[in-house]
Amino acid sequence: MDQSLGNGRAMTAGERAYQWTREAILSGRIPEGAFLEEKLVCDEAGVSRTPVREAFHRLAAEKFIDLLPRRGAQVRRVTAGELFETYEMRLLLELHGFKILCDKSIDIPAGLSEHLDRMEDSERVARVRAGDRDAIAEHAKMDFFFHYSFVRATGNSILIDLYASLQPRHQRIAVSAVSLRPKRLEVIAPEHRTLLKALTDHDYDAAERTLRHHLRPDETVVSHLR
Amino acid sequence: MDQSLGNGRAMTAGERAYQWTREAILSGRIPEGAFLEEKLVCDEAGVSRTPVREAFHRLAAEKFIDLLPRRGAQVRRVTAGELFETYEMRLLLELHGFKILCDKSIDIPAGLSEHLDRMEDSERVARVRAGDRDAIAEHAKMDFFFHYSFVRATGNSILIDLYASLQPRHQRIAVSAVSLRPKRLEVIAPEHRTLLKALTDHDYDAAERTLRHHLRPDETVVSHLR
DNA sequence: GGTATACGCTGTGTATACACATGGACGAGG
DNA sequence: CCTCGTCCATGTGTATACACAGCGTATACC
Repeated sequence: MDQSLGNGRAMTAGERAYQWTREAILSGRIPEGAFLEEKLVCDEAGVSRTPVREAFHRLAAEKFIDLLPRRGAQVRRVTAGELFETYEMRLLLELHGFKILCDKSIDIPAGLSEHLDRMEDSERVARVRAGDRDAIAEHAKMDFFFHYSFVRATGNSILIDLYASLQPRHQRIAVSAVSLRPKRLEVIAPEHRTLLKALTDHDYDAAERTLRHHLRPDETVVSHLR
Repeated sequence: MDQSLGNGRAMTAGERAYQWTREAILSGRIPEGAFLEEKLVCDEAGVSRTPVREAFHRLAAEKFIDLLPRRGAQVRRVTAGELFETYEMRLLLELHGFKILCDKSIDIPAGLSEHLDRMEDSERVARVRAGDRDAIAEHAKMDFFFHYSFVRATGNSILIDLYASLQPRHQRIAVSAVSLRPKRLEVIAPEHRTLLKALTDHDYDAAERTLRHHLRPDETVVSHLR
């Protein structure tokens, strides 16, 4: 998911501004509700205001930020209502993807087991449990990547786009969930393994059962967002 | 400076550029595959290049156009593959919406019957059958509005956003379908009526049956896009 | 006559200057 | 002491100038 930033030559200034801002939001360096000032991004990304403004409009279309006329760009918050809606849509889209994978007996992309290994790496887990902001954000990104991998394997480009558009919201929810209840980590890991096994075996019913249990809003997180 | 559109609301230059371009694409005035030149939009919308470029980035994020580096903005085409995917996703999202409406016994918004009356207005239908480009585009927009109305009634804002993002693709498919097979009009109208009745009665099974029949790719359109 | 190279035109990529709305600070009046 | 109005700083909205890449065309050389 992380693009190589070393390829700065081929990247336009607008793209750099977009990547920097997106990353700053996903990583939580810029908190929810904060106003993103153009000049800050200009300085940090080393470009002028024009490409930054283009990036902002793109990010607004992707629901990372809200563009308030004459006020600026505000990083979106996730409300309790959106939390339920996000889980509902993830469930709908992922289960549809699972159905395609199982019905067509599509092979699961290689390397997902190793991806889970990395997610469960003891040093990484320790940092997450200690409340390390970057580690938590990274964990949330890896979580999304895992689920997104199944969706991508379906080959349905629109399904893939729709699922990808849920990432901004997923990120904040996952960060909140892991921050507030680090014990969730112990539950997430084996569920991911079960899911991977079920889909590798093209066992839709098992995958559905696991996912319905996996994508269940945590009451602690819900009440925190209210 | 602050020019207002018909509704009297103040609109920024960027918004005007966005609206003009979006409308030009949806109406088919700018055909698929054509390159959108910034200067054209500048002149037509009466703004400078800066807001036009912002509008282009937004439209690209919404899949109306592709931004090719150093080449410009190209109006997206719909491939045969995307046609199937679009129907598949519309079916998935709409049926989910129907389930919500029926399970929660949500009232269908008023005025949809009158909306269908306008769609079936004999003068309008005659223009569509005669191949009038504007009338065909308008018909496609009204068709989308009808389906979108049910989705909006669910109140799930993410579902609503996801469905809305399908409009650019739906528009092109619907325009192709009606252009190539105007006889479809006679089938569409009663199916819409049946759908409206089923949902008004909160009869999910009837609604699902109708929609599965309604959202069936037309072989003529498919082969035309290949 | 065909091909390759150079030149110029068109249009995008970026920076920057200026216009102006918004929000807060500060002071005057009640 | 509170309230309201004015002023100013900050930051967005827009226009425009300039840089430069891509493509077509024309010309020169083979």
